[in-house]
Amino acid sequence: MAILTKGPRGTQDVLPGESYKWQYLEKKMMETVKLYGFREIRIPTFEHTELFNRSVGDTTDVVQKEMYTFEDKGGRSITLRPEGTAGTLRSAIEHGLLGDALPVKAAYLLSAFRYEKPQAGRQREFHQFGVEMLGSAAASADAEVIFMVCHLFQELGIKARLELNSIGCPACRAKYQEALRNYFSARREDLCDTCKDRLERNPMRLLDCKSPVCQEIGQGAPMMLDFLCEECTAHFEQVKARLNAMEVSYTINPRIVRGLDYYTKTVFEFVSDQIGAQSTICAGGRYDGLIEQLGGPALPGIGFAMGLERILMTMEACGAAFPEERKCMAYIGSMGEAAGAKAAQLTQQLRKEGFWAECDTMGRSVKAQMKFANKLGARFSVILGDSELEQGVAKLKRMADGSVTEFRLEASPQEPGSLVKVVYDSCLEEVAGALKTE
RNA sequence: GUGGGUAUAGCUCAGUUGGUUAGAGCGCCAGAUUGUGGCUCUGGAGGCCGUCGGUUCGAAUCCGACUAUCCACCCCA
Repeated sequence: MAILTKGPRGTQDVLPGESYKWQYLEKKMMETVKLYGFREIRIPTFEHTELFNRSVGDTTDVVQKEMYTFEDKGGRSITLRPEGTAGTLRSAIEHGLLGDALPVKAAYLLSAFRYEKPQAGRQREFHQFGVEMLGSAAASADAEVIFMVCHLFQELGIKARLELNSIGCPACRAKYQEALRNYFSARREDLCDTCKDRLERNPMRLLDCKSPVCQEIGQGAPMMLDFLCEECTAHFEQVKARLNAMEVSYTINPRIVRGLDYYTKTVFEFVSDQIGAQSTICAGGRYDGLIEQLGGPALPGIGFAMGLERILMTMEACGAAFPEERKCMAYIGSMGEAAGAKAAQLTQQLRKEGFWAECDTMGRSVKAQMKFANKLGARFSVILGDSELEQGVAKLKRMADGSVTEFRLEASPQEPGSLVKVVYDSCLEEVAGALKTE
């Protein structure tokens, strides 16, 4: 029973009373990145499982235990996307976008799926906004992408701190991982169980461990930044210099280790301290080997993703303003069948002009219709009855002050004295009134 | 996957040491002279007290399991 009336665990409904916030957010995001040349890409909800194994990484938690994977009726292994980068790159490669002038800039707004235990800021179906900038290896690309996030957050009224790190290229990272293994092996027995395991597979994750013992041991661990090769060091310095030049404030956090395998060099997180434990609201970085690894040309790339649910939570916590929803323009009430038909016709005239108009579809009394009009926040109302039909004239009432203006029922919308014209004039009056007191 | 909290009306919550027909506020519906909203007043609808089992003469109340939900770990956006 309850299975019919309750959504699956970790899913969320956005109800009619809330959706305007999402619409505002999504619009703002796409509009802002458009100023930087990013255009929307739309990709499938599911992909071949292998795509995520190869890009996100076989050893990651996301691939190992969080993916919604199933076999379709054709025997293919299919996975609901756990993130947006893999599908976006696959699409860019498949359709030869990388043969065009570089860089390729794509932005997406999508839902993603991860089988995790839900908590604040974490659900099984969640929504991401992200961008991918493909083809540039220059530090200026890193800086542009990061700056764009700052720009967007400013637009949205969000405060978050930026944390930055470099995890090097495969060459210098290998040396670093070796050094880490040596360091932690000395105290192997004191590490927590998961970290003992990590020691072999992905020693960098030990730095991320929250267990007090591991953290304490990690205090003296070698730092990636000390192992960066010449090229990676230079790149990181340039990124920082660019950010400084653009007056972006950030802190270097040598402990940022992304959980997805494809990252190289620059990695960053935007963190909010107002929304609980799941505090990363935007994360991204460079992935220079990934396109080639997926069968494309040897081109570098950089991108980020942000969780819409977390962004919304942060906005609410920051007291960010959402534009008010547009209210109903006019309610055309009626009593009796003939008047009801006329009301529907007038309502339709207003709608064709682009106004939200309503008439009775519930068979309510006039009083109840007025109450409903009030609830809708209708700016104007009309009541049609037999006498209005006989005289061919009705009154448009401005709900705010009760003032009325007559209009002719049979006038065509373009004619002076028609409902449409009278509504237009009344709006103009209001605007003029609001302006002249200044 | 691990831990802790919670589960009563559409929403937010009361509910005395177990004791008859389970309450409030908001919301919804209908009235307060005949065809006009907001404020006020009156009335009404709406609950298998998360599910199953146990203790008891008697359970919303005590116990257990399950489920859901929230928070945290983990992981990540």
